[in-house]
Amino acid sequence: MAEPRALDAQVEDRLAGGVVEVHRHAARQGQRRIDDRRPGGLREEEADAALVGRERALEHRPGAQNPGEQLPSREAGPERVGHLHPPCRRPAGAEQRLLEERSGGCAGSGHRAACRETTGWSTRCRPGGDIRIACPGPEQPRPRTVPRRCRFPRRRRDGFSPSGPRTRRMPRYQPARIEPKWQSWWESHDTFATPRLPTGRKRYVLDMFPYPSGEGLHVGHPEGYTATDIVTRFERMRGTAVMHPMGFDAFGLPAEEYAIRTGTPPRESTERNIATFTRQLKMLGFSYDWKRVLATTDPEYVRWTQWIFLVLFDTWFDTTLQRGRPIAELPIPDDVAAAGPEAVARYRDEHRLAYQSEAPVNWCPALGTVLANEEVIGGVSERGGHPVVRIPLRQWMLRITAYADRLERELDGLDWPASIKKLQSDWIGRSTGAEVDFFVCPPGDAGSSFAAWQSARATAGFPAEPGVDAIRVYTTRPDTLYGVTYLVVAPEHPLVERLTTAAQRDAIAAYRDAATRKSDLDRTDLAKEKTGVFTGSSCVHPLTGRPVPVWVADYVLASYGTGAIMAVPAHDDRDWDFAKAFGLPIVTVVEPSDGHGHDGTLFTGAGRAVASGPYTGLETAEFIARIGADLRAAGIGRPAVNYKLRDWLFSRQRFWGEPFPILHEVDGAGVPTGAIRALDPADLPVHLPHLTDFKPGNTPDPPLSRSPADWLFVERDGKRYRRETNTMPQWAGSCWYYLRFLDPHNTERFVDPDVERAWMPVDLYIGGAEHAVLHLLYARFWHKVLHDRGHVSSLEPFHRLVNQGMILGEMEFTGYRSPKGGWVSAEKRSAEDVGAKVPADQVEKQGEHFVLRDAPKIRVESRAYKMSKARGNVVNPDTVVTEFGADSLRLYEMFMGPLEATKPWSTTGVSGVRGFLDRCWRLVVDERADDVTLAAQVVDDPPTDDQLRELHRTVHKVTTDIESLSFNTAIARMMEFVNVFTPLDRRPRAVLEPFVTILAPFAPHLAEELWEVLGRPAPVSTAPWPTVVERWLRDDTVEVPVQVNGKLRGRVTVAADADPAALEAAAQADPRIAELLAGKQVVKVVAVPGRMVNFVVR
RNA sequence: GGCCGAGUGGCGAAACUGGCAGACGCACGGGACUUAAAAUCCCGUGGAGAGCGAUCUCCGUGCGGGUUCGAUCCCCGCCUCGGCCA
Repeated sequence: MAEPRALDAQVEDRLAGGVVEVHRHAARQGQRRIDDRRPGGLREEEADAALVGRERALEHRPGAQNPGEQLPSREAGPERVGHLHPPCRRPAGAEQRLLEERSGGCAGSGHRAACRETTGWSTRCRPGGDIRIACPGPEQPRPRTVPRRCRFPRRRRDGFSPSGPRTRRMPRYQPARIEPKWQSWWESHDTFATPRLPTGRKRYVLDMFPYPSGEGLHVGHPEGYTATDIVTRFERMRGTAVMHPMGFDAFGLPAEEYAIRTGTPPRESTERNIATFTRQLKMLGFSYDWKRVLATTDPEYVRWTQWIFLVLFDTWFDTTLQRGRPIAELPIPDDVAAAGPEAVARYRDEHRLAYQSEAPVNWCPALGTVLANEEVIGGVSERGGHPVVRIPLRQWMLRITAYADRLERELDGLDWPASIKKLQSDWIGRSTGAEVDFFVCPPGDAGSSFAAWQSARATAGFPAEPGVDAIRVYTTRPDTLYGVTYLVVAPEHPLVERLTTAAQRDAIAAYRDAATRKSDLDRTDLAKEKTGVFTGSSCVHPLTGRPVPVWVADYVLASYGTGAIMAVPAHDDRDWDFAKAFGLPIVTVVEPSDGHGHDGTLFTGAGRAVASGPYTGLETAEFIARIGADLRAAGIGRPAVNYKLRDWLFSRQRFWGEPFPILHEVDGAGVPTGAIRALDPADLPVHLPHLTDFKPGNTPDPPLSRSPADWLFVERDGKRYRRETNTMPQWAGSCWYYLRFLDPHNTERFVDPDVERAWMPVDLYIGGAEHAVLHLLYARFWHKVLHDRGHVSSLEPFHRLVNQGMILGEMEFTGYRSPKGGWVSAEKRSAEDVGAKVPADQVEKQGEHFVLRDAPKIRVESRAYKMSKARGNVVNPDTVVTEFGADSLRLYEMFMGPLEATKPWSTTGVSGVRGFLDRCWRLVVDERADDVTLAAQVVDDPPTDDQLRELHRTVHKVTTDIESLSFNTAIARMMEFVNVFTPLDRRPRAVLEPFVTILAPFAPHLAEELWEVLGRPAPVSTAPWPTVVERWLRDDTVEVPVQVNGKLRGRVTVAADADPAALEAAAQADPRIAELLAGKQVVKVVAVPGRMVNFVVR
């Protein structure tokens, strides 16, 4: 983590960093422009300008003490100016803007003014030197020199005003100076330190912590972070105790892959990335309590992650009480107890929330690694296209399914977007139906054994496991039982071997082999053609006694339900497709209730049963209830609930993750005995061993299995153990970080219970929607387990959730050219046409679409794209801060639009809010003085009523808008305020001071500086929020619209509290309205006090 | 294919969840200041039309219907775009 540095060093850094960035940025822009020429046909001059722009930018390297001074020596001759200056009105592209910034932003250091079409002249001058006016065109090649001194000082937008003999220091708004200044002030004064326990009202406001990638911060990050920062600064100013921490989700694949590529230990690169992120976050002035910062990779953090795993390991789920309990309290059935301590241990292991199982994984031999489902596409790896096979591998699983019901029900009380709740609920995917057992006939046996099975079941009841002589299916539609024409079992189903007849053996083996190469995604894809193979065997329909053929098909997943289904092709899409493909019979057993005959076609809705024995005629719902009871009575089925949610595959064959605190007992030869043992909490953390080789091997063995023996093998109580060599997935660390923030340095516990009780739950949680399902579900699950085991008081971790929208790149116009040459209209384009970016000034709107200005028949696409390196539209926060300042970046991101909306970036938009901050500055500071002094317009006059009205309305709007997270309109209101006060020659301090305080959450650095200029004691960040005086919000009179037949026909001014009768009278008194009403019959008058009057006339 | 969301000026957007459509910002145009440019400040800016003029008229919130005195907002049916899942 970065050390707080001295102010000067920070300024130096920013300067240097900025210049480097600018040069890169300009160079890249130049490059892209040139690339664009080929397909897009840019004008040659533009590319030239960009090229020269690059040269220019390169002149200013870090270390140049005074960038402005360098220019005159290299000043281009007038011819060059002319050459540079093409036909005019080049769009103010980023490179040009940057160029202006670097070169001084004004006359005096080589600024080229925008050329005017009308005159064709451009000008430039030297600081304090001659003014030259150069002509761009070849028709007037000679420059004219005006022998006069330029009296304008050099100025730069970023606020640096290099002092020199001929320039004067100007107290402009200089974010580069004031931002680091206040950041270190806050840091050294612990301005945002959070007390251990809150007093009074508390708010826990949390950002989803970032993964510290090597790319550094993205402009998407500051969006949510600024929103929470505004809320927390606002709450602090209102006297609320605020918890607002930040940390890093630092385990994960990219660091590990980087390690494999470069040989750098992941911890090193991770620490470097964290340092970068920290620097960038601090640069933006967020009011985090940095003393609470943590990374999931910190050994002390890992220790408690491992400790929570032990809690999961020590817990079983009591389905009756619907809660997790200590494993010691698990009732042991007598037969298990009788079988001895090993059987008891095994029984316990089977019931833990953390358990081991053989789960099929996507193993890619070529890459030597296990892949996630989404990394496998069409049976081959996404990267490299190598074959992937599904192999069973011993894995750690977390029994999240035990909590499925609670995870769904307890969503109710949460203040989350409905769409996210629905997503979670769909993911859990609760369905109700029934389990039914189908008796498997021994070969050659007709019916006698079925009868025996039936009567045995009738006496014994429905068993917990179906046994080897039955296939258990799960169905959501037990009412279609009479329509079953075949059964399908998953290729991995345990009974496949037994069911397969000799004749089918080869076909089945081949099919099962092929199925291991497909991912679940490929298998369940509805669009795919159904495949399958007959096993040769049949089972017996439990109600009709008729034989039902059993097929193997991969559209049935072993992991869903029971891994087998009863196929009812007449009433299920996938069964329908399958039956059609293989010519299997289709039997209709449900008809629509409205009586319309329905035969031989697919019908998946609810209706009335037909051809269903004693149940014929029943409505679907009643049928399901009845048959559930009947099946249970007969011992061949029962009503059942099923979830789409699977148990959580919790182990990874990776290096860069938390090691499991688990030991496997080994015998003398080092072979595991199957017994496992949890580490004692006192032995935590288990550190990662020092490995030089992180590469995956030829087998799915994790890298940790190649650890040195002194790490790998341990002895406890005289027995030898081998450590678990899988590691935890990245989700683990993010499951509980919000708890550790509350008490990050506690060495005794993961969080002090008093502290947890005082701060939890998180009152506001802001982050991207990409975590809508997994992270939030996993964290809720852990939290519930911790709650059940008495470690936390709250039932849910995150009370209010808000998803910030994505920030896209700048709007782009894309035109298409055919390979033969020539433009192709966007709606007619074909695959081989090439898209090229078209500059905005070559495009115009025509009706619904944009077209090329020079060829209006050619439509171009206009849209903003996701930021990506490939597209080259990534905006770097460092660049924005260097160019405009952190306050501008913050404010712009909030001003773009609603927090939750997807919105395109716009550089001119940033300069727009920068303009607002400049005006705020000038509202208070005298720009013409040599030092930063109060503007003469700021006076001690008592404010007028109108001024107070303006102030209180602004405060009120900003207050309510922050509460509703409508930052864009809050900023708009402050802009209105500034627009009102800017023209005034006398600006009462009593109005400006409250304004500066409400500006503080949005633009904290500027606000602190203005506060200081106003002579108030720092910091404004903890100044009390202004109180709104109700009477300044009320109007004495209001202007209401008057409509006639719904059309606006006039306005009348009435007392604010005028009743409908008074409104109507006032409206009728208006001459224009009276005229319109004359001779008409007024049918009805609608008068809404304070709103409007409408006369309905005939 | 399913689910969710969104379509309002040249652009980003606003509009108390039925009541003056387009606040605020960008961009653009005009003006003031300047020898000139930049910066700053002021004015204008949805479209079409009428008038010397303050003004006035008509059209306008993706498309087609509906409810209502009144619809950007509610209902029905479409179209387009985006996101997530399959």
